[in-house]
Amino acid sequence: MARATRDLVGELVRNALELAQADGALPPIPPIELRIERPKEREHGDYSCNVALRLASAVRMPPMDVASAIAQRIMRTEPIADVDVARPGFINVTLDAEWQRNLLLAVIDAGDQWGRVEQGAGHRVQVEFVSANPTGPLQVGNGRGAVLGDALASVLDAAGFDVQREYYVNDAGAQIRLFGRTLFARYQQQFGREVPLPEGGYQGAYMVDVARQLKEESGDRWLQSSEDPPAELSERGLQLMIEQIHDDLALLRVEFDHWQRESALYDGANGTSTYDVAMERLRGGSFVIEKEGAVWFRSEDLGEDKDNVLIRSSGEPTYFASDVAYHYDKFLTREFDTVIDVWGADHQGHVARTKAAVSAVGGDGDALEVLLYQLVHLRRGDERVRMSKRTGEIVTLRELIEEVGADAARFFMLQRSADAQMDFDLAAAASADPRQNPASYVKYAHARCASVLRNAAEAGLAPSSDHLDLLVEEQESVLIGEILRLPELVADMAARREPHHLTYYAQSLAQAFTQFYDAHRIVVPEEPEQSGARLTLTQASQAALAATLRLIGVDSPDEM
RNA sequence: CCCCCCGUAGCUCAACCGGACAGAGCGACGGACUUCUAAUCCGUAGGCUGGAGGUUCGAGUCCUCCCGGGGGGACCA
Repeated sequence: MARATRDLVGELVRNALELAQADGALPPIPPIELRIERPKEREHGDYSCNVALRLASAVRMPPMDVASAIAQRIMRTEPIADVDVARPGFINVTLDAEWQRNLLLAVIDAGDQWGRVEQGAGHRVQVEFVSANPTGPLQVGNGRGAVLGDALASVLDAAGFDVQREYYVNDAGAQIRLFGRTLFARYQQQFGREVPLPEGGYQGAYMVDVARQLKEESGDRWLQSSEDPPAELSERGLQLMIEQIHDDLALLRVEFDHWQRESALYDGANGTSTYDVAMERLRGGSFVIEKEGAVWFRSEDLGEDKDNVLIRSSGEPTYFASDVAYHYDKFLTREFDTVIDVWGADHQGHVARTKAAVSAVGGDGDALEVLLYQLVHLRRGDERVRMSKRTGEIVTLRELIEEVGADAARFFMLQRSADAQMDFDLAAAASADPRQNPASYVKYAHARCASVLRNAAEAGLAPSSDHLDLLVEEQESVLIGEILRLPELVADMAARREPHHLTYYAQSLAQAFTQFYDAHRIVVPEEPEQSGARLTLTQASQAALAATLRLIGVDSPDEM
């Protein structure tokens, strides 16, 4: 669908507003942004507009009069059947029921692609998410970023944006050297040597597993190495960690278009690497100052609280410096129109300086958006689950997925807005009972659609669009309304970067179908015309459910 | 001391960049199965939206202050 119904309504209201000014019913006024909303109460129509209330003081007229002047001039054509003016000054629009019913065929045509809009056409967006250090397995918290970023990317894609999903691999710097040295120690231990872990080394048992795997792959080839760590061993260990991260994410059904290595920013002859070019940009723009033996980014000049170190007095670049180079690469080299970085809330302090850096290297700081998500706490029923390795409780993302499954993990992770802390209830998520687990409830509704359609086929009944006018029951029109509002929901979620609405929509859509199913019999051989219409509605429901579940990243089973 | 997020029903959370009567799920209580999946549905109870001011025709939403919870404020990432 190229245009959401709401946009069609908005255009007709705008035309009416302009007409009212043209014929003198309203005084000339500067252009105003029209917002068409969906009223909570059904008796207020399908859409409402508050433009009259917002204009009233500017045009010095009572809001009800303004509303009437506009409402009278709204053309009663295609999507609009009726227009009312209500109490304070709302303009309420009722859609043409037949027009809505006919849209069900477009829904069925679209299938699980229903809901697509074109608002983002021609706009290139990168969503970078997870990007956890490859020095250890993904934790539960990374799962939230993974689900959030992936669902946001799906929503943006559905809204017509050209989206790239990216994982930034921090494979350079001090923590990687420490990773290599830890691994080397574990590797030597595999051969019975008593080698201590380096100071502050990675304690996790996974390092032992990686060391064992290296021994199995390559035997003792690095045992006599004089390097600490041997470069090959370090790189191979890193590869294995990245593969593990990749596999964990695949379990969650998260796939990236591009894995960007931090080390690649330093590739190239002297002065030609991305890093060198970006730093040269900063210097050229006088954004750099040397003091106390280090090189600093003059963030203070850009409104920051303090300057930030780019190059330590040791000569080694900071994480921030490679981040500057990385964002230079995103905006100036790869030329994304918008970049959305999904970060944990503990990185909140980096937002302002990174935006400042984007501007400083010649990009638009506002084109970098950072989506911060708050912490995840686990609980199992009423019991808090401590995420500590010592207690042997669940810690890693993989353990979480193994306990509750990818569907529940994704649905639950997406159920809260990013800026709210989350209590993740393992007991509820692990339950297959739809009363505990909304993901099951929605999947069940989809399976039920499939089941009804199977039964109909056996009974010799098929969906038909010949008598859609028979869809007049309350539950039927509510369900139609739910199905048809997905495109504008996609548009809103994309614009606001808020994919969590998907889970609420999914539940309300599933509920609308289930209520319809409960109240009316769909397959009635004695009533082929009505059955045909209801089967069409069932088919459209199935398509809308599948489309929604696809965006959330949850399976749409045909039976349960 | 400064910055960011949160505070909404017993619990976990929504509320469409200020809108009409603050909504779901779970939990509690009470109903509905000779018919397409009862893995369901219907009903009841439950709220001064942490507090106090302010802006507005209108505030859970915006502003100020306070209280409470969480997260930041390194030549760590």
